[in-house]
Amino acid sequence: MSTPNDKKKRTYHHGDLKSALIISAISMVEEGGLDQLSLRGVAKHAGVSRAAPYHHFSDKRGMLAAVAAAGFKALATNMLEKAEGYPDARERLDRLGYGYVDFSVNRPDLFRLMQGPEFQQPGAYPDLDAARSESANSLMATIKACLPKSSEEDIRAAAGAAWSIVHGMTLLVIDGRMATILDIDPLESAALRITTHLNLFASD
Amino acid sequence: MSTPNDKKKRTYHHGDLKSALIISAISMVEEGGLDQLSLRGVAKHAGVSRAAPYHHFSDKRGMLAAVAAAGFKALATNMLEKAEGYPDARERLDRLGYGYVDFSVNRPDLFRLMQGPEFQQPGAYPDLDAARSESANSLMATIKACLPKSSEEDIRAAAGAAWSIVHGMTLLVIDGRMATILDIDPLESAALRITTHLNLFASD
DNA sequence: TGTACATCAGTGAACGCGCGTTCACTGATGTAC
DNA sequence: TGTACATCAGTGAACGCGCGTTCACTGATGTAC
Repeated sequence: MSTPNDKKKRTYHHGDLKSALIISAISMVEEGGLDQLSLRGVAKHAGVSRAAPYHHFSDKRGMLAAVAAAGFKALATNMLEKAEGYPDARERLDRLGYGYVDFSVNRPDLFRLMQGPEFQQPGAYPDLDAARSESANSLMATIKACLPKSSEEDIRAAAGAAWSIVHGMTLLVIDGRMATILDIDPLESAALRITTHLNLFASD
Repeated sequence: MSTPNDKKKRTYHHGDLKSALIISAISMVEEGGLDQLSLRGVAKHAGVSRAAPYHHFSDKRGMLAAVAAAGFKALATNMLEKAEGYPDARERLDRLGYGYVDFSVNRPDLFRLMQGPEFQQPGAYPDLDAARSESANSLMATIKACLPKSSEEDIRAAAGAAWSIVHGMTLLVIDGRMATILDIDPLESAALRITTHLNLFASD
């Protein structure tokens, strides 16, 4: 019936081990959290020796950066999906925000990896920088559409506020603290309820 | 002049090693970041053997929880200081927010420790829970003062939004990402500029 | 089409490291009488 | 006030662990002629 080497259909050369490692890392971080994520573990999960990843990444950090980049691409995709079909700029902004929160609540440990302080300085990982910009660009463009007559400076301040409220809400939800003051089920209503309190127009 | 044991004025029994360890941990996390913080290192920094901390904390996590609690107390203090002398509720709210950001920007690694996911579930460390509530209570009371006629539910939503915008701003600043879209020097103006965009009144 | 050879992408064993934690111990302190 | 003794809060050596990383190696693949 089944022979022992049935499961070893893989050839000696994997073919696309790099992608496989990233996928393994994502599924592992989502299972065990960031602290449990080791290069050895990822290699094992991908069915490969401890040393194999070094043919594709310079070191552990390099692999994590690639994982973070994949995460940012998925985040941008989710935001655009949630915003699809909402032409009104302000409505679209709130939907993008919901997409941001929704992604992170569903993949909190991946999100935390993406926010890791070691990946914040741009320049070290160009792919990561590019992936990160995707979501930021959607946000910025939509803010601009909301404030067609505002100065560049006011637009930047509004973007900072919008980003802050969504980013903060996200972290408070995934840390379980938002739930202590607000019903977050369904998340969609809760997210939109929060962004309702964002006033894009500076008032003072 | 100086004898070698001049530096060893300490008696065999330390007197208040628990506090000394917390203080050491805080200064170490602020120097080297959370990843570099080890129980052994803290003990060494406090001039005590590796095993000594176990007479005061159940394990490493227990010590970190005590550090986080100390951090939350300092956070609440800083918020109240910054808000002192601002009787107007809304103004006071914005000042509390500035106090929150200011604390975290000055002690980013301590703040990150305080936000650690392993300390989010209440119950495990009562002292930590209590310390954490201090700042939350200031915020909540001030929000209530801003919205004397609103329903409990609206107040909660407004609090969620206020907390979100301040928390998000904080993390974006300490991760260096806010600076990419906004001038954050001086921090006070930047913080107040952001909270200007918080609309406490639900609008729709 | 066949062969020699360079290169690529794996393997598996080993290295050294820092860490949390335990354990038997010992010096210092507090207390009962 | 003095003494015996329990308890407290240190010490230092050791344990085991998982980790990132390196290294010489080898099987598979691609290419020049």
